[in-house]
Amino acid sequence: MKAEGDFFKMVFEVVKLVPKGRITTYGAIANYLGTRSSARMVGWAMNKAHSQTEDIPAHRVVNRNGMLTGKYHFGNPTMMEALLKKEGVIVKKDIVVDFKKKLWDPTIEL
DNA sequence: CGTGTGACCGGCG
DNA sequence: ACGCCGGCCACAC
Repeated sequence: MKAEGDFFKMVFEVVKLVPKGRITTYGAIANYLGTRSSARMVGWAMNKAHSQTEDIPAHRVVNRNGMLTGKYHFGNPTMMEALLKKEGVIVKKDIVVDFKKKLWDPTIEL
């Protein structure tokens, strides 16, 4: 694994590694990073992702319910659903359909 | 150096 | 089944 200091960079790495049409959860990433109890840090890192110059597909990251919790952070709440839909992920009432099936867990996949 | 905050999660009432 | 509360860690002010 990498250095701990690059916690949030690592989050971006994982998020960027998420295959198109798949989604992951904050908890999964947190667990992968070893901070299982502190999934908030993952979400919080995503907040910082807005500042990053790299394009972080944060729309592929949802909470464990499969709900688009961070959609309000995209500028327009509709953007997140639109992006997901574009990638083949069906979103209904802010919830990802077949979320469990499309879930891409780094701890399992990697 | 101390305090606050956060796109969450899991457990308990 | 639903709602509330605490925990946990990193970063900004």
